[in-house]
Amino acid sequence: MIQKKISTAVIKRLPKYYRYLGDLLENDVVRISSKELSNRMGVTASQIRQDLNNFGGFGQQGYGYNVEYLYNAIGKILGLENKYNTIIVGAGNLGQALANYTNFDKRGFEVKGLFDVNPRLIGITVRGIEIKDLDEMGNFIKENSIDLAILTLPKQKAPKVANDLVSYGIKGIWNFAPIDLKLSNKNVIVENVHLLDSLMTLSYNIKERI
Amino acid sequence: MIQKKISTAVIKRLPKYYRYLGDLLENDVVRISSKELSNRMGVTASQIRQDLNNFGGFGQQGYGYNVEYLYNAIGKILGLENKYNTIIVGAGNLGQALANYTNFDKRGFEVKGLFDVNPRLIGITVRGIEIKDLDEMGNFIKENSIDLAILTLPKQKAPKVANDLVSYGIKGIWNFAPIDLKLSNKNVIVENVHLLDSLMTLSYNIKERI
DNA sequence: TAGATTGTTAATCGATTAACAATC
DNA sequence: TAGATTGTTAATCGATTAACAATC
Repeated sequence: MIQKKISTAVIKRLPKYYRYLGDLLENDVVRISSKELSNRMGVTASQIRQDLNNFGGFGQQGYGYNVEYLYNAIGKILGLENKYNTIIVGAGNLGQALANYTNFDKRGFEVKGLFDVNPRLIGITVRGIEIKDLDEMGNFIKENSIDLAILTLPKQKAPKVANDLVSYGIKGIWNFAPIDLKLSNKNVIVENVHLLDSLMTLSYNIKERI
Repeated sequence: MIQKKISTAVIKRLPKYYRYLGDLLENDVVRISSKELSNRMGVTASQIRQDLNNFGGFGQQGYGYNVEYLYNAIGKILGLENKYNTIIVGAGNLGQALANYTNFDKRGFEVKGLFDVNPRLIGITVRGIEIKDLDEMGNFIKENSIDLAILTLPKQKAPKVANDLVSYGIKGIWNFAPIDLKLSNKNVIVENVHLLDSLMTLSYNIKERI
């Protein structure tokens, strides 16, 4: 199948559609037009139709979109029908918080392991998962066919661990360390969550009002 | 002062410049050209110069940019010389993790209070701050001139609490609840961190490889 | 001075919006 | 059938990149 290249702008909007459609579904809304959805989401109807038509025609003239059908279709596009075996590397506050976040499980991201170097943390159990020594990570990844790693480490440690993860055959890294990881293998996908960047954007916008 | 409207694309890149310049500063790099910075950051030199010139001429022909000067200038643009009195609403795992995150303090975001409705959490101390009942939030905000609220609540509770925060005179909300807040007051700035959206983007990009 | 590199204008590229024929 | 709304092409808008004169 020849897949037309989808721009990242479009891809980044997909989870938002998915979220709104999920809410509609919870409220038993059966169908919705791009116009009505555009009102709720605060975007143009034109953009919604353009975005969706990158992936196929999900609607029907004169009717609109079936909410459940579109919700499932976008879920599939986002790869949410897959199960992702996940580990969390760095079991500090943030790592533990993410381990406890049940919303990830619901979408198929199952936390199988937690790793840290801190002897005080090793052996502690978070949500039924024992924190293990980082030394054991390589074997664990191979034995449990881990796909995904969540990196919640200090930035000094992140690059080395990231490259280790690559060599152990991980497919993707969800990175919370405040650094842009440069990986040796371009096939490994990195998604960065720069929390401080987001906070600074907020700071920029309110700075005149303080 | 008539301020030319700065696009959000530019604003969102500022923290990244700030981050890279901070790293250079740590490594005692005194000056840098847009070309060299573009290599490190993986963006075009042209974009760097365009972005910076939205705020003034920080460089010098034939020399480049003084790292420390530019770092401080961007910090100022981002409003990081301000102190922001901050509360965290929702003292679950994520709320507590953020309360413990010292990087925020370093940038002037000082956590003054923690609030929750869960009686099991109320009274517990996190990093020297006692978790208080949500009922006390209104008075606390006024008495401690709180500027900013971090929202780490379930999505069902977020809209009401957000509107309460607005009525108590908060200036900005850093929202971690998976919902787009619609506020009654347009002067209150909301910055959303949709963690699940970010994870789904990652999922999209690795889905073919699983 | 000569070389380097900025600030800034102009050109290009891509993303968003508008419009409308097709069709349910 | 008539009205509604899609899918899609065309027009517009804005952001990025290229180019280069100015100047350190």
